Amino acid sequence: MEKLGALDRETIMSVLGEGRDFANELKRKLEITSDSREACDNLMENILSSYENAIKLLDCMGMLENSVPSPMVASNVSELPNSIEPTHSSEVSDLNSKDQTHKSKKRKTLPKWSEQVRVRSETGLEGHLDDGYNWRKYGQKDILGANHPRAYYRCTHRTTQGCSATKQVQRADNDFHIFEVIYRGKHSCMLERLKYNRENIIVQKKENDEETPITITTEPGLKAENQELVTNLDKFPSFSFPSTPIESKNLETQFFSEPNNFIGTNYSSNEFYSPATSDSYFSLPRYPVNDFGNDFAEIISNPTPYTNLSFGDLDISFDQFDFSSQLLDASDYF
DNA sequence: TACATTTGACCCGA
DNA sequence: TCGGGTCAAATGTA
Repeated sequence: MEKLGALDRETIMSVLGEGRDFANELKRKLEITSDSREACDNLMENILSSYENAIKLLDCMGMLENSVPSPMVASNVSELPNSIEPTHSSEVSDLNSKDQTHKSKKRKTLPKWSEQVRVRSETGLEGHLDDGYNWRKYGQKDILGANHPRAYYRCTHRTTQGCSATKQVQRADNDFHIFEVIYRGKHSCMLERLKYNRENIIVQKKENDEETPITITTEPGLKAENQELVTNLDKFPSFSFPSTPIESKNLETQFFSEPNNFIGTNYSSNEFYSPATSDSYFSLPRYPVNDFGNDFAEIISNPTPYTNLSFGDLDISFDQFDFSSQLLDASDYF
């Protein structure tokens, strides 16, 4: 598996920096207008955030290359969904706080970080974005002042491996294409993740040996077209479909059990999938960082979920890099 | 039969 | 006291 050379990295960072500058300029120009000001601001922040994180990722990759390469193929980054549009990361609170084993209904004070996930309904399936974990729904609540209920999920391996990770999924009030996903706690169910990573290594190595370029073009700030993704699915091993795909089911019934909460959109027939389970098509994995320095912590807390970038002929697959061993403290899992 | 989801009740923290 | 997070029995599904 090849890593990017220093020259390539500089080129990429140069291009990204240029894009960031353009976005900044656009932001300045947009300050003149008043229509949908807030939406424009949010969009611009997202664009800038994406560029910043991409640059930091590349920068950190440079540091990784000079440090300890890991045999584990990147799952953390590669699993970052590219068919979703996280609008921004809202918070990271106390990532260093200790996990608690919840033996009662006592409210947890686990590390918490959230995502806002935008989905698109008009183009249908946008690719499998399994975050590598299996989630099991354990509750749903109507939230005061919210139009949509909040669904609660915990790691399937909670009983078998004591994994304390949970997440909450709630549809945004003002835009039903946006879901807020709040993650809590770190996964301790590492065995499955290692297995997942090994499978990626094997498949990717095979692909590389055949000199087949692993390329997927998901432009920052833009949405990958469905057809494009389907095409790339054939050659991009990190994308996979669940063995038992959810078909012809109303998204609402998969997501929230209260059908009236959906606003006039037909989500039947494979349009997209629940972000909540292991069959997620737009769930966002976020991995707490303990010992990797501020840069990476910032990246993780302020995610750029684009697995791959494309600049004309320059296609980069982040899947070629290994972050998992750097992001995750092995002692947390064994 | 095993596992996942639903849902009302319970419990805790603000 | 109330809202939110979790439990656990009932129910659904493969």
